[in-house]
This record gives sequence, C-alpha cells and structure tokens, in this order.
Amino acid sequence: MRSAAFDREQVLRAAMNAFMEKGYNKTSMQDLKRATNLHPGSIYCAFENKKGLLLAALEQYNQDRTAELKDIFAAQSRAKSGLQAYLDSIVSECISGDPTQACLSQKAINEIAQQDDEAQGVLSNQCTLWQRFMCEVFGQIEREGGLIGERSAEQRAQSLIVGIYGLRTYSQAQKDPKVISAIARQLLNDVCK
Amino acid sequence: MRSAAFDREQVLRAAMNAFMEKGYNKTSMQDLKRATNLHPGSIYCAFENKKGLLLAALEQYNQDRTAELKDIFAAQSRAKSGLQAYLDSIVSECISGDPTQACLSQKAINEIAQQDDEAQGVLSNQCTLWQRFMCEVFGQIEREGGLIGERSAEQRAQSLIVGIYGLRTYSQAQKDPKVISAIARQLLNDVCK
DNA sequence: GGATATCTTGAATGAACATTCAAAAAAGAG
DNA sequence: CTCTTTTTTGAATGTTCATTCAAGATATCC
Repeated sequence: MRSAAFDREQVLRAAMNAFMEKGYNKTSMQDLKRATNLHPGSIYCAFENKKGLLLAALEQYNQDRTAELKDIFAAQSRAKSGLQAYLDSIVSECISGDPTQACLSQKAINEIAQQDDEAQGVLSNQCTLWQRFMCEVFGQIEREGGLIGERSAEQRAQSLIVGIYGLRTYSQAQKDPKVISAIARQLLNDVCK
Repeated sequence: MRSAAFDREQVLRAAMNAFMEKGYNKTSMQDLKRATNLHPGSIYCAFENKKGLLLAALEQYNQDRTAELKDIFAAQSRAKSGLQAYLDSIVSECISGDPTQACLSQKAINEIAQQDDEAQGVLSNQCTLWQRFMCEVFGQIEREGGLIGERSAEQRAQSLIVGIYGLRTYSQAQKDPKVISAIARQLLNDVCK
C-alpha cells in the first residue's frame, strides 16, 4: 500500500476556488491541474474524473462552511444576534464581489443540479442540513422571546434560506452595497415576524 | 441588398430554449445549429458569435417575458390579485421542473454576469426594468388599500424580486410542490406587510 | 531487502469545440 | 436582365477539451 503524497483538503480547497472562479463547465482540467498542482493522472486516480472532483470539493466546502456557520453562532450570546451576524457575513461576501467568496453549493445548484442526478442528490441533502440547522436556530430564538408571529421554525428557516439564495443572486445584478444590506435587514425582520 | 431568410424571433426562441436546457457554457454551437436549423456561417453572419447570440436571445427573452408579465396583471381587476396570479405562475414553473420554463435571465446572472461585463450590463438593466414595473404594481396595490406596513414600493419590489430569485434556486434543491407554494404564499404576505 | 501495491508522471489520444472561409445562391436596385 | 450586395452553405481550421496509459517512483508489508 501507499498513501497519496498530496494533502487532500488543500487540494479540494484549491479545486473549490477554481470552480467558484469560472463555474464547473468553464473550469478545464488544465485549470484544475494548475490550481491543485496535481498531474492529470493523480486527479483521476484520486477522484475518478472531473465530476468526482467537484463532488469531493462540494463535500469539503459544505464541511468548511458548516464549521464557519457554527462558529458565528457560537460567538454570540443570543441566537438572534448570531443570525444577525450570519446575515452580515453574507452581505459582506455579496458586497466583496470576490468570486471565491460566493457560495459553491448555490453555484452548483444553478449550474448542474438540473443536469446531474448525483450532484442534485448531494446538493439537495446539503440544503436540507442547512435548513435543519436554521430550524434549531429559530427554536432557540423563540425560547429567547425574539420571535413575534406564529410561524413554525421550519417555515422561518425555509424563508431565510430562500432569502439568502435570492440575495446572492440579486447582488450579482445590483451591486449597490447599501441596497444589499437594506434587503438583508428586511429579511431578518420578515423572518422573525 | 438581401434580407435574411430565417425568422429572427423564431431563431432566438430556439436559441433561448437551447441555452435554458444546458446553460450557456454547456450549449455547443452544434446544439445551437441543431436548435435553430441555421448553418454556422449564418449564425456568425447574423449574431457575430456565440455570445452575441446569447445577448440577442436574452433581449428577446426579456421582451417576451415582459409582455407575459403585463398580460398577467392586465387580466386581473386589482393589482394585488395580479401579483398573486404572477406568483402562482412562477410557482407552477418551478414545480414543472421543465428547464425551458426556468428564467433565462436568472440563469445568465448566475452563470456569466460575473465573467462578462457586457452580459452583466444587459442583465443588470433587465433586472432594473423588472423592478421598476413591480414598483408601479406596489404603488397601485397601495392605492387599492392592499398594503399594511410603511415600507416604500421600491423596498417591496426589491424584496419581491429577491424572493423570486430565491424561490427559483430553492426549488431546484427542494422539489416538494407544497413547500414551494407555501413559500410563495408567505412571500406575498411579507411583501405586502 | 525483496515483493507488492499504489501513486506519480507527463506525453499521447481522439473527440468536441468555436470559428473561418471561399464558393454558391439569391435578393433587390437600376 | 445585370450588377451589386448580402446571405447561405458546409467543409476545413486549429485549438482546447477530458481522459488514458505505460513507465517510473515510492511507500508499506513480510
């Protein structure tokens, strides 16, 4: 037996960035070779093919973002402040205009979920997990007395996720930072009402 | 002089469908040749290149959708019913799962706005026009007494558009029709509050 | 210290790609 | 009808694509 010489996480993060810069279809194996410093044979040996590399990168991405998400909420004493901080972080990603700060999952949902059942399954699952986490957040906010209306935590989580997807798309067409943060503020408001 | 033998609108609608099925990058000139029944030379003669064909298709798409949008509102006696009917039509597009019922503008925003300034300009402009129309709608709803809160028509239009973008993305990850229509109902509610 | 198994290397492969072009066709002007 | 201008045709172009593979390198096991 012999173990791979490269650092898998490091390679996957490099691939993530490449995919985020150009999207899946526009990113060539040449780009991925350059980004990862791996020879074609090594990539195929480790990930089977280009799609396999995307799926592995998607998994790593979700793992990284989930950790980040939990950190943001852990850093706040109240769940509602956590939600606010989370939305702020998304706003600053949107405003930055940096492609590598976009959401790889969302990009993949838009570019390939419709075309590939395996990717669709992975992405659908990631979305569900994200929603489940947000459900818990709203449960916590409710216990803290931070909610006004009668909606279930699940409905709120759904609306929040829809709003975040929409915000990320909208910010690519309308780049005014004030508008983006105003929309995010309104979203926070709507979702707690 | 000699005029082109093909029907420009018909060709652009065929190209639209091709782009919606596979996305811009995955759609090859072969696909476009097949879809439009035009030879490569004719496409290049009329639209300069693949990107030119996309931009022309995008313009046609926006024209078609704008007409459709106005029809939906014209068919209702009150603006609020128009908005409801509009959201219903979007929900049924999302539920259908038919790629050719997706929004080409939104697909293009996600796939190429970041990479191409010309496309970004066109798409940003289309988004602004859409928002302006929705502003008028909310003005009308307000005059009809259908609004509750204090937000401006512009803010409401922004939130609506963000919600629609989000709904379209979300529906590619979560396909339950009941969930999709519930979210749309909530969106209508939030945006009139 | 072999033997074995696996990874690495990087050139080679053939397919698919966007685009070009020269020749043919045809529409409109006079 | 003829000339001019434009479109149409479809094969050809050269590039880039994802993938393969055989040879070489190296870790691990016994």
